[in-house]
Amino acid sequence: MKHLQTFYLIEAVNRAGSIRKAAEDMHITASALNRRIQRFETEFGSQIFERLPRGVRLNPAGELVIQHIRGQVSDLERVQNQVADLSGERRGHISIACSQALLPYFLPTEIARYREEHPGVSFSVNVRDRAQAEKDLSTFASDLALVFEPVHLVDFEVLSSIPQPVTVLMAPDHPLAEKKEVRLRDCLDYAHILPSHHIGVRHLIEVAAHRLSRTTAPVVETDSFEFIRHYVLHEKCLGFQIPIGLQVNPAYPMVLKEVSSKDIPIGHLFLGQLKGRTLPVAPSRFALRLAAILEDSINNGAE
Amino acid sequence: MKHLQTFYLIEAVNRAGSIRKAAEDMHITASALNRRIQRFETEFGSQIFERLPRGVRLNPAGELVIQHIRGQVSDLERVQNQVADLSGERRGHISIACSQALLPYFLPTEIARYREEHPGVSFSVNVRDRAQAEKDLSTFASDLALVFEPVHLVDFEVLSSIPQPVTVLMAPDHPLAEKKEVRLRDCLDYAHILPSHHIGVRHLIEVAAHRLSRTTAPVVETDSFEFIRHYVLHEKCLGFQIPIGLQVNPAYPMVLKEVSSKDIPIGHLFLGQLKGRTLPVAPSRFALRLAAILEDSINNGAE
DNA sequence: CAAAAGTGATGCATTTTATGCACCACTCTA
DNA sequence: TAGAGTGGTGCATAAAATGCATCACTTTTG
Repeated sequence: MKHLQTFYLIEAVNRAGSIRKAAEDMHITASALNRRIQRFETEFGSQIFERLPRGVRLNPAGELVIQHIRGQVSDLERVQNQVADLSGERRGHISIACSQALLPYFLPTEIARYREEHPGVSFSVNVRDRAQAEKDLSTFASDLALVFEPVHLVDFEVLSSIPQPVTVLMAPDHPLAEKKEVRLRDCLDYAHILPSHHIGVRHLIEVAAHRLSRTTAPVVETDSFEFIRHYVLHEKCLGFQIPIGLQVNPAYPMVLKEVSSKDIPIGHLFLGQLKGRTLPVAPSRFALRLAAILEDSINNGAE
Repeated sequence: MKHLQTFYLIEAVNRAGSIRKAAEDMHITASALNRRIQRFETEFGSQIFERLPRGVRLNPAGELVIQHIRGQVSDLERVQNQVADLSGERRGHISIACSQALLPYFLPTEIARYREEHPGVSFSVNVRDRAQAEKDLSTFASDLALVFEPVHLVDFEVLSSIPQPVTVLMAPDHPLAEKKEVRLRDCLDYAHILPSHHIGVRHLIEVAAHRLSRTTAPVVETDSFEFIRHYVLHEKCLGFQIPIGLQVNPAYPMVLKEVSSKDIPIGHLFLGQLKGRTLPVAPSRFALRLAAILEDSINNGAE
């Protein structure tokens, strides 16, 4: 949209860190860009960039302005989608920041199913940890976030949540595979592979281990859930994940067991959006649908 | 702000109902205005006005757009106030839609007190019934609303509420003035003056009277609380209001008594804003303060 | 210490964009 | 049927944005 041009330019300057670089990016001359910034600042009534020897940087006022810009752009898109929605076919784009656990089964299934009904809707799926996910929401880079146990953050508005007990996975011939109830202390006695520290499951395990006065000693530490799922089939060791990312594939038999909730409190997976934001039509409908599906999965025990 | 010019023009066209009239209002030619509208519609991807023989009118898409416009304008003002707030003195404007009951004592007192601390903040105070108040909020004509017992409306977000029992007022020599507990049936036996039907207090009284299989028979019906307050001093009759608008003035002695809550359920006064809206700094702070004052008044039993 | 390579700012000619005027086609109203 | 509305459009003109060349300044580099 044309009238937002100045705003796009301000964003470009912010990204580039210098007026000249931004001018190049946006295919105009530095002089024109410089003057637009100055004109805006005059009109707005306050500087929004501080001029440094090596370029420019947003000042606090500028931070507020850029936040406003992002909201404005996103809201205009929302209106456009809503208008498109008036005239029949649903169109739009849905951007999701999510935990790895959703990648193998849950999101592919649900997105495909949604797109069958609404082929005009496209998706972005980005893997983010809980802090990054919140940042994505607040910069309007994502419409929805689907993350495990966020330390409840200020700008995150929970739309739905489902319990996800930490689950241990192992090869069928692992000694623990026969046990009825799996306790954390047993797990720690065996070789185990753990996700990196910034991942929610790891955090829960560490806290629980500490309470038992035990320490973890992972044979492998990785930030890839996919790696964990495959590794337990090679070396006789235990992996930890949440159920929504797990499904037994007959070709690669694997045993899944929830770790007793006496040891590790049941974690939750959260579907959320930026607090206070009015989502465009498509993301809003998709979110409602996801919430319904998640809540069903609690009752039906399936996922 | 310059980049919003097209939006202001769209609003003007909507107000005027015709491009030519709006052009006159905005001091440009109809041709220029017409082209701006067309350009916007092209860029936006959809018509926003339907062309009628006698002018133009917003279509559904246009309604959405104008809602967006109002939000954007208001949000930009919010940002500007926030920036002004960064540099020290609080400035800004607070627009309040309120019930009549707040006019004589509560709002004058609180606004004056607030302005003592923040002389840069100006106010608009508009008398509105609960439906009008909600409309004011949703068109961004008011930042805050302070109304009695709204039928809970969709766009109204309650920030605070306090109980306000329906109170009967009378001259000191009225027979009921000596009674310990005032019942509704007693009130209806005497001459009484009532607010108009669209006023919350009247609604509560009517419902309660109907439950007693009684009917009201006001000697005077008025939409002015001020009139009621003065009238009971002239003719021996009963008036009904809520406590926040009442205060005994020694010069005009008057007796106030709550109607038994066995007869009329205790109503509530609500402080609210448009749901989902981020208020500018000044209204937001003032709202917090009002909420605190209202809640104090519950505990201290004052006003 | 000086040269080089950055940076943002500015005056001036040029291009692009928006506006105003005159007029058309059309629809209701008197 | 004439008149007074309406929105839409071609064309000349006015206004605004842009590009170019250049300045003043700071940091980096040799």
